[in-house]
Amino acid sequence: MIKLNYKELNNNIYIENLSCFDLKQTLDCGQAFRWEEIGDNIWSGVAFGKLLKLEKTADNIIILYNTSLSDFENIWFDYFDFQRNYDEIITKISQNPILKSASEYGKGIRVLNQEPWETLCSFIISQNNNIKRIKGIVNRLCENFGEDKGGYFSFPTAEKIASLSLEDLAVLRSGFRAKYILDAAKKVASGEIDLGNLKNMTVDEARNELMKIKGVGPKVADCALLFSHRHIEAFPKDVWIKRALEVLFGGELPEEACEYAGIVQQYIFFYARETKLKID
DNA sequence: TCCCAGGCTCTCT
DNA sequence: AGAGAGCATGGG
Repeated sequence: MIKLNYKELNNNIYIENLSCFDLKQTLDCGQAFRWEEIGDNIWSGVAFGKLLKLEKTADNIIILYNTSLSDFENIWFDYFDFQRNYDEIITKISQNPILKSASEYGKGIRVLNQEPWETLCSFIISQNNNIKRIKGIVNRLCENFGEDKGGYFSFPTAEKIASLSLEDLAVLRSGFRAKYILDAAKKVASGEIDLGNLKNMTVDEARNELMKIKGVGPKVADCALLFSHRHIEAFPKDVWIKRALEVLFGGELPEEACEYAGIVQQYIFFYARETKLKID
């Protein structure tokens, strides 16, 4: 546990002396698709049906604008994983020299705790796709089927999507993924799959549960488990990670990293993409 | 033009 | 159980 130094003033939340939190690294590293940079170290996004603008100042103060104390403590504190001591994790994995440099590279990344349905749906869309186009599809999903909150849109519920047809989803231009989105929505809306219960299962149980959905394999399932169900031992293996594991470790993640596999995965993913790691 | 993108399903051995 | 084609769409 870590003690967070924060206060509310004029309906803004101010956080001081927070380490390991870079906005770009956290919000633009491919774990979430609804954040955009609207100014120098100022980001805007929607989560849990709420619009948030936040800034990191030059003297390391984090400001959450137009945010009540209760929204901060009930939503954003957990969303940004503020309770977790990343310094401690980095220290531990830094016994390994490669993990040391990878974590130095991406030490501003925090693994978000996002909404389960949004995360599952977003990573279904992510398969065999690129981040720019994923964001486009997610935006169209929200604009067409989310709730208009006055200037921005919430992520549509599984119930809403489940009530639609494949033809309705054509506006997304999501290609072959539309039928997977629909299948996921129906299984979640009907209660056949209880997303809220996944955090109480082991990773293997939870992964098997999610893989009952058409279009959800091990990678998409692990992303959902890592980015919205606090299973930080989940380790999504995409093309980048597979490449990086080969080049950096000869194929397998070092033993000392397994306890924090998901967080380490983010460091490696970030490191691999930033350095455009290539085989040979 | 061709290739690829935070994979998965289906089919064929 | 392992390999390989096909998949929708759009950017480089």
